[in-house]
Amino acid sequence: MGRPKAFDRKEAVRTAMNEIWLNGYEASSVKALSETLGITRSSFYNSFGSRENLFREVLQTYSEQSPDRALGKIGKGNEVLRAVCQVFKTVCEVRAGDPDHRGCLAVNSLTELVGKDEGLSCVLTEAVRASLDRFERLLLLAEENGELIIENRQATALALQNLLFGINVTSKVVHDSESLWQSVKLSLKGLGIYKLSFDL
Amino acid sequence: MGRPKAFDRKEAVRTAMNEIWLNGYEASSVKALSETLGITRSSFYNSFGSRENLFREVLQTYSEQSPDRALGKIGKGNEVLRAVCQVFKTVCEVRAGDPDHRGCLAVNSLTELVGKDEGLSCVLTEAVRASLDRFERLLLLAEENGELIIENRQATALALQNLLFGINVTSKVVHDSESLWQSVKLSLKGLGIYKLSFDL
DNA sequence: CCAGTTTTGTACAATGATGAACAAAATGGG
DNA sequence: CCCATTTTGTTCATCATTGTACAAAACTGG
Repeated sequence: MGRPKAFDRKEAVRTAMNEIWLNGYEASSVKALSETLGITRSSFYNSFGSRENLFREVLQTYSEQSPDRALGKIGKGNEVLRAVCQVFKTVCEVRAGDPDHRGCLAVNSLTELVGKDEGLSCVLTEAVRASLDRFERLLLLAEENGELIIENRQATALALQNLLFGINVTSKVVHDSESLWQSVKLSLKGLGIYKLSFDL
Repeated sequence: MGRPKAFDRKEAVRTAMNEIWLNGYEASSVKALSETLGITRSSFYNSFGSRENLFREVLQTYSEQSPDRALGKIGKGNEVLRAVCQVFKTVCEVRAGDPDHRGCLAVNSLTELVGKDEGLSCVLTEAVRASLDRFERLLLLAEENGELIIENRQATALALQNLLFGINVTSKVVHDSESLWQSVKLSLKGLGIYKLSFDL
């Protein structure tokens, strides 16, 4: 009942995601976003309530398609470490392969917004915590599998997070996938995560 | 001769740096910067020519006071690896100790501007290249000193750059200096840079 | 103390942005 | 076929921002 929307909401969120990914959050005004979406500001406010609200949806959508989402799908049955390394390699490839060198939307948003926007800082911080927890969980899983022994699991998880952030920044400037991966492989090797037998 | 400026240029650049560091480049309008500096936009344009121009000066000033500037001062006489590790530790401390959690101005600018602003992308990219070269030089120096043996110097330099970027992003969310340093120490150890004898 | 030089203050016109308010349009259930 | 509901289009007043242009002010060397 009522008049139906003249646009597809999910697609709109994806479009908005790309706009914000490319230009940044603050640079993406309601006016600009509305124009890109081909709707009026009126419809924008009606559909999304506010720009911040839309951005929360965008982050959700992003997390479902980011190259590190695969970390969440590694289960007990797998060779955990190999799978983790494969994800890191994929991140290198995806970031280097992006013709616009946009890096990671989450990292970009983190550096842009944390400390400036009250509400969004919160969401982004929580996302990082979740990622850290995920790394810790994976390390624990690998330990249980007898794949490695670790002295300080929390510190190792943080080191992996540093590495992931690092690639995502570096890839804005270093566009060669192989160089990126070689350096990441060294770091993973050093942490005991990458094994020569993986041959990635 | 002529009317003297009513403000100190160097101090103005430092003030602008802090404003941009806190709020980001695009969010720091000429109007806002002028107001912070306590001068009119007229004086702003007269003194700095353009916002972009000022930003270049800001980056210069920043590079002279950033915690990793110390990497440039490590010479032949030193224990290179120990000095490098000390710099990383200092970065952890400085970033975690910043009450505003601003992270690194260069990293923030990198994620904000690379790919968006033609001219500034260039400056920032060059700065990263310079940092990479510096890491490579330091590794070579350490090798010559017999402090370590490396299979792939370029990849190791890139790994160090990843790590440095990583800390600067992570520190926006993780504010505990000790946690940061523990994770960084692990990474440095893995790369063969940190030795237990350093006891940092 | 004057003339020349440089900085400052004010004004301008154009554009972008905001969020709300209200009218118009489009649909489906009754 | 009409009414209730929801989306969409238009308008509003206000404020930010830009770069330039020109006049006023301040200083200094001669």
